[in-house]
Amino acid sequence: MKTKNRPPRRRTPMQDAEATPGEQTPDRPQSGSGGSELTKGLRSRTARASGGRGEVSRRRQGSGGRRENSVQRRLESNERERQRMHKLNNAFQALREVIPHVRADKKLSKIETLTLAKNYIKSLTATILTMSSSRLPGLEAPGPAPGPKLYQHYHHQQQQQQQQQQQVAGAMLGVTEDQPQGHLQRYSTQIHSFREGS
DNA sequence: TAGGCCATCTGGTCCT
DNA sequence: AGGACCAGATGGCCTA
Repeated sequence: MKTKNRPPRRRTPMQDAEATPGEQTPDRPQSGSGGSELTKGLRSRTARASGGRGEVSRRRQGSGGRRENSVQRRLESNERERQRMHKLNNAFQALREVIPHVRADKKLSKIETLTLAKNYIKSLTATILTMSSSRLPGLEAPGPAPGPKLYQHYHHQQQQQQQQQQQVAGAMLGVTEDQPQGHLQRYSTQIHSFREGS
């Protein structure tokens, strides 16, 4: 429902520190992203528990060299984490580009991307099964084409899913899970619901 | 302005 | 031991 054409994020205090190692930026206002203001009142559970890199841990640190080493390792860890998240986001973007959806003008959120992808895969699988079964009237009869194997695999998974759904609730997905039309209908409905911003 | 989404930092845990 | 992964916390940006 949102357009995410955001400008690049400002450099965080930690990124500044990374660019100029050893240089402190104490006067920087709280401009960066969340986690960098460790000395502020409420911190994350872990930071609250340990003091993070705030005054307490600083006092606990021994020599300055050890502290610098620790800070350096943390900066390197942050950078790796950033790269990891960037790769994850690239994968999300690649996924967005192969999922057909209606809102071409607006970027799908991550949860929308995953949900649509799941249902798109389901609908494609169901379509393949429909096509292969029309060529092979006896679904149970094994054939040279991958269709029946795929069907058996798919059907087995569907049975397991149905059992789980019945155990949990089963109400939301209905009882026509095996029918391709059900998948396609649900996928189409979902696309339109996303378009309407629900 | 509230709420959704996101990027980033961070410490803990798992894995190689 | 070090890197990858994870989840919580936080603040910024955007839209309704």
